[in-house]
Amino acid sequence: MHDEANLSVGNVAKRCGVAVSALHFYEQKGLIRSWRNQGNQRRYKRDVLRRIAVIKAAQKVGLTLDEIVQAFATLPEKRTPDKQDWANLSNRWQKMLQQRIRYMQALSESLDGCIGCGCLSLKNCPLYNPDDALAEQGSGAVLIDKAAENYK
Amino acid sequence: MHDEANLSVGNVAKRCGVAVSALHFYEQKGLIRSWRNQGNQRRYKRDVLRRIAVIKAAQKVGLTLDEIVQAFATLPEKRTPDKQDWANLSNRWQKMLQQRIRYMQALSESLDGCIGCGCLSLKNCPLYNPDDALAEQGSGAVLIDKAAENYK
DNA sequence: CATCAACCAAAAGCTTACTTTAGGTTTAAT
DNA sequence: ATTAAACCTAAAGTAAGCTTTTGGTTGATG
Repeated sequence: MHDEANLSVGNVAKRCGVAVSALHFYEQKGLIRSWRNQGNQRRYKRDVLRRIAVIKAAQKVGLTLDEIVQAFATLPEKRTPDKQDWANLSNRWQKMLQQRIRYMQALSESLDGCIGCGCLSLKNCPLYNPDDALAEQGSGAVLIDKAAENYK
Repeated sequence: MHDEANLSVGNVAKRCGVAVSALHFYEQKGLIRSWRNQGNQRRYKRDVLRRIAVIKAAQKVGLTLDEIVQAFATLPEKRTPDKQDWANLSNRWQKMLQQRIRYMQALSESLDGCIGCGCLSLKNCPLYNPDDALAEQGSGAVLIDKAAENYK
């Protein structure tokens, strides 16, 4: 019954460590697909496992389900996504991920340099508006520099 | 009226770029404090500005309000937190932050190396259970190594 | 001193990402 | 053939983090 291209919802849930209800939910959202057997029960292809793994990884780095839906929209509809399809998606996410990492690093440094500082010029303080500080330059050093300015 | 130690809620909201309703909410949650004037309106000390900046920065790196409440619980109650108090809090957060950065980097590398791979051994795939993979070692290289194993 | 902006409290509403509940059907095992 | 586990749908519930609404009070300004 449970051959490799014919997974039941409970089976997928167990393999992926998610609840059956979550799979129903993902399907509603268009993140995964299934077909139905004679008795109206969901059946999945094996590639659903990778999709779910990717969903969970993406969530972990802060993407919303809607953003993931949009990313998945770039995958082919008619065939099972292959290595290259996934790699393309990965590449697009890499950039965002690298930005986020830089952002966190900048924030981390800024936190360290500024959290206890006496600067009262809120408009310039990177802690008070880290987005502005990061918007253009995108590097941690900038924040530190801006913070330094406040001590002038 | 709006002297430096006597800020109104609207004033604080404008300076911090948050809604008045958010300030009410933060107060309810115990994140900030105020006293009331004759007419029952909130008044804030200037240090509320830093508190709010810290709240927003912390949220940005993924802390929940409850976690922030807990961190704030380490600040002195009876006096306005000084440089050292904030620095202590910052130090505690630095570690978490560095961990998160490492985690994101690992995930980023793992995503790149694994997302399009053909590995079907889900139990070992770092994409499928990045927590396990990161749990002990905490370094990006580990994930990559684990991913490599799957290609064996 | 009138008026309008700012403020107040309490409760309901919203979004995200699910879970739980309720009542009924299918499947697998004995 | 029976029965328990697994499955189905639809709707309601949950938690976080706020916003909006309602209806009334206070405060700054001309």
